[in-house]
Amino acid sequence: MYIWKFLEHKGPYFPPEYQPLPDNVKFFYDGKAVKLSLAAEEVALFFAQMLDHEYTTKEVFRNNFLKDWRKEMTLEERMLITDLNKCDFGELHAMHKQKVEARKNLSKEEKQINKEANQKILEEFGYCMLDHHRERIGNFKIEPPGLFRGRGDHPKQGMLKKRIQPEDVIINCSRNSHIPEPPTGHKWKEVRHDNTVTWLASWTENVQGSCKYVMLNANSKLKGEKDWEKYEVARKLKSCVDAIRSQYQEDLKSKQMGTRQRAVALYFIDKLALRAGNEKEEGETADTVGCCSLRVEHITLHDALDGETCVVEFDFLGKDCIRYYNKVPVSKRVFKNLKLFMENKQEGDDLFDRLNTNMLNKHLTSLMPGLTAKVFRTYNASITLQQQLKGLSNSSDNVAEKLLSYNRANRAVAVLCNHQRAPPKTFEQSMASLQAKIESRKEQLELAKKELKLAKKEAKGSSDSKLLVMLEKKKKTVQRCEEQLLKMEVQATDREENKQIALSTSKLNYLDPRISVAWCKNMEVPLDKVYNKTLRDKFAWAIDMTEPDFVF
DNA sequence: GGCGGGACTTAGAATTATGACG
DNA sequence: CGTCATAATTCTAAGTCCCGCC
Repeated sequence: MYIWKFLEHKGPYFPPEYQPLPDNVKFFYDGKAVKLSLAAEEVALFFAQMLDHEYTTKEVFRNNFLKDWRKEMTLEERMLITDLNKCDFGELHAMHKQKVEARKNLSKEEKQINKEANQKILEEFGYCMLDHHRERIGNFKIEPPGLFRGRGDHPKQGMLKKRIQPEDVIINCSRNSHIPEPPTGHKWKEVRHDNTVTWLASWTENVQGSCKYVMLNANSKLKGEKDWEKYEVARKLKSCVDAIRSQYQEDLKSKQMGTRQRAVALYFIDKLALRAGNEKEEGETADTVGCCSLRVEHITLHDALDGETCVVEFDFLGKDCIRYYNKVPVSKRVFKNLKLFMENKQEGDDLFDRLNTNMLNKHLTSLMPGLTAKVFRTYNASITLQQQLKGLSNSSDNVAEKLLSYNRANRAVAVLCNHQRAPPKTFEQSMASLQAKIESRKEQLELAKKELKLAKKEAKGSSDSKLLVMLEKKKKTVQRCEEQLLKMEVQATDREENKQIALSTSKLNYLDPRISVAWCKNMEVPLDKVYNKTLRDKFAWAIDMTEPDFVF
């Protein structure tokens, strides 16, 4: 736990007040123009702004929205507006699109003015003093009101996320600091001085009833130290992972059903990098699971499949409703246990009915201080990167090839952790255009080669300096063409392999930065080819301390 | 143990900035 | 120099884990 001595800040930044619609923009109900009250109008605009989004076609979203919208209406409005299908938000939607367009078309000067205004806000609200250090705050802006966008089949999608007032906000700072002023005419909910926590402000969000926090940026000393600790714990696991693996292999044979379930779960967490899988409140969130919350319908057991025996087929939605699909051959012992766990159960029943994340983590902490389920993800991700980099990269490669190797190593981790993304909307198109470029470059290369041949012929036996210079020039052209072609082909491969895979999450959260920093040093690849500005800031601690011989 | 909630990390999507190219 | 694709950054939802209470 981090105990601070001094914390001072300006409080969170509030979003602008709602600006009422101009008189010429009208909302229609059942074909008739209706002037809405301010509160109802604001919420109507939230919906209108989202009309191009698939959300607004979903039954659950529409129902939740209408229900919450009606709560904001006057009695009169509520009497009238009962059917969302009779609502015409067309003019509101058009106005919104127009505004977006207008902002895009702002002149350079106007954009610059906006930028400077934002800079000023950042300067005033975006920093705090923590124990003599001026630190960037991560999210100093209060989340603006809007419609809740839950992921997947979220039962609360479309509900109104209410505007946060200063009266909802708890401020945390030093007793002897300059206490932040609430916006004029307002009061804070509370000002407290709790130096055992790291948040500067908090409020309760109305859709799920959970807390939201204003916290420091990832580049702060406090966050950096915590990050370093996280990787040190993962490195410690490296030294005892063999013993832990032997232990759970033994536990697969235990007389205790609970112990065997724990062993199988641990095997999944270790081998497949599954998340712990806490229990969730039914009906409050989308139906997603992790290891401990797997249900019998999420796995299928195959005695034999595709020439392999004892295959477990996983198919479930994990965090953020990302599908996990995998067919994994397992040992006979694991397989037999799974069969047993599935016996006499039906759809909806827990696979591990004698296990939860708390018990699992209690057990893990007893094996190694600080060890929890998620440490396995960090450990396996980092060790995989290190092994892959070792196997894939050659110091004789050029930078483009080295980077392809790095990305492939990174990709192996992303696949392990199941970090996916929606394929970019323009993917096919951009792939085709890159391919076209490659083709044209190939033609260019052929041409250059022909010319080189010709020049060679001409220069043969001749000592005419002009011809020799020409020859050299042609050689250079061919070489340059070849390099560019290779670079493009490498890029095409990289992009194709990356279609549905997100590298950023593992880079940001799972891969010990010292592995990457050391690799860059050893391979003589500039660090900024691998880490952008944000990452270099976040991992400043690693960049400072890492020697080329670092081993995770 | 079980649960409810607080504090923190991890996650993909959305938005904005950048820079390559015609 | 404007356009457009890509990269970087922001946003905030959705996890993990632990603690206090019973």
